[in-house]
Amino acid sequence: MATATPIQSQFSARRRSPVSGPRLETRFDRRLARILVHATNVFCDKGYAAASMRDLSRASGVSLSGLYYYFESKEELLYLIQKHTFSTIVDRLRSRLDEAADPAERIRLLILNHLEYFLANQKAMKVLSHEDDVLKNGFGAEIAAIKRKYYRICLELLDHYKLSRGLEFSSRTAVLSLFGMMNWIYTWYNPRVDARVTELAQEMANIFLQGIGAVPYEGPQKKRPPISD
Amino acid sequence: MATATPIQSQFSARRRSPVSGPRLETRFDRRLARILVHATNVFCDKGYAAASMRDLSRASGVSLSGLYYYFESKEELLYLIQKHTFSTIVDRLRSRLDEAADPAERIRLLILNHLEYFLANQKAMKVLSHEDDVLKNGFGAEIAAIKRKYYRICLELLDHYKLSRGLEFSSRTAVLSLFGMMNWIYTWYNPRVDARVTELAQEMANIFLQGIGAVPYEGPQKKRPPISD
DNA sequence: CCATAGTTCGAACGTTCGTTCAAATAGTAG
DNA sequence: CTACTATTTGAACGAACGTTCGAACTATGG
Repeated sequence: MATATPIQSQFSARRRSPVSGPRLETRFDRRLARILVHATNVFCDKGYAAASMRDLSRASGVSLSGLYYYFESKEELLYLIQKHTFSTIVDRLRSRLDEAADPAERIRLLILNHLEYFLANQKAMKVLSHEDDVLKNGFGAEIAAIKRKYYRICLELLDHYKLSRGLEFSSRTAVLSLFGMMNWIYTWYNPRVDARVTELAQEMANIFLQGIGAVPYEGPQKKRPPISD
Repeated sequence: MATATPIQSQFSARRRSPVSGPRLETRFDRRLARILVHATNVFCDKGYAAASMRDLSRASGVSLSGLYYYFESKEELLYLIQKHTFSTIVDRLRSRLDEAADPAERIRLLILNHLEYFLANQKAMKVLSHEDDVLKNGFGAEIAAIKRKYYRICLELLDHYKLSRGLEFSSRTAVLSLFGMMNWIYTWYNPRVDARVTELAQEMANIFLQGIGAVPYEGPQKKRPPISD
């Protein structure tokens, strides 16, 4: 069972970290998490750069200066959001991949996991996708490392699929196209008109899996090439 | 032959608009275009919100106050960039679609047109994609109108393809997935390691066309479903 | 030459930004 | 209660923000 990774920073000196305390989640952690939720909403609506600390103060009900008791800068706040969101989705994928051995099925699991988490945490995932390269130096390096790890996993899934079917295509282009399909939904998904997660995941998986498994295109031609079906 | 749409705003009163003058491109228009190029670079690197008018002044070599001779606000500047970029890509698609009648070929043309323009004007397209909903009111409405027009064209291309092949799938999901694949490249494309435009367009077109043309997925199963090839 | 319109700029406006800090309050253990 | 720590705050800091404005410059036609 996958569980959300705890919100913790290795940069700011965390106050009240319970190393061996009875309560695993301190009051500090709970209040911080609450602030992070409000901050995610604000960052999602206005964008990181355009969102002011005063906006965050208003949204969270904590005074402007009070916010700085929980993190050291606006930048660290974005880092905490992105780190938590990204780590959770990777952890969930990891434990989910144990369920299936078939290469195609594992790719379907990847897509389902990504979209399920994406739509269940739409605002956080928009902040993760949209504010992709605003963090610099230490913060940025750590997020980039998680991103590389996630990318690596997906690339290996694709390579196994390719091998198992004897296919030939650029794994890099395919993986990044798939990410594009999935991540772009934050710009258009509307729960009122669009399909539910499982259905959407199946549609995208169909497009992608059939797409990479088919014969390559050989140039313009008068007669249509035979398509399966 | 498709040509770039002229840079012109219906909001600010344009100075020196050549209604019937001998020169079609005034000194004013040329200077404005030069500023727009520099502004595009800055918006691309720092993001619209984080880019300051002083950054634009430094990059373009025009004094801070001098910029306001060419446009009335930072917001109008973004509008001019997006309007010009988006109008051009739509115009080019329109004239290009005359070249082919086959539904599949027309979709390939859409993809090729989009990616060619995207990679040839990578910075402007990033500004268009990334700063998608920052413009409000009049400016925002006008960009949204172009966007709807572009979306409509693509949707019709897909519907024709569906009809010609008797396929069944959600055109909306398919179109938006395709846009995701294509637009996401601004986050990863690297000319040193990635394929050239025509090759990339062919790979994406293969994935997409074969993807939407294949039999639907029927759920997990032990035996692999038959794939064309 | 002058007159006029087009163009550029330095200086400044008022506002908002992220962050700091000393002081005040709330919570808890003895 | 007292003593201590954890938490919260109002007020203020200097810096940077988008924008304005009048003066100065340039180009052009008469």
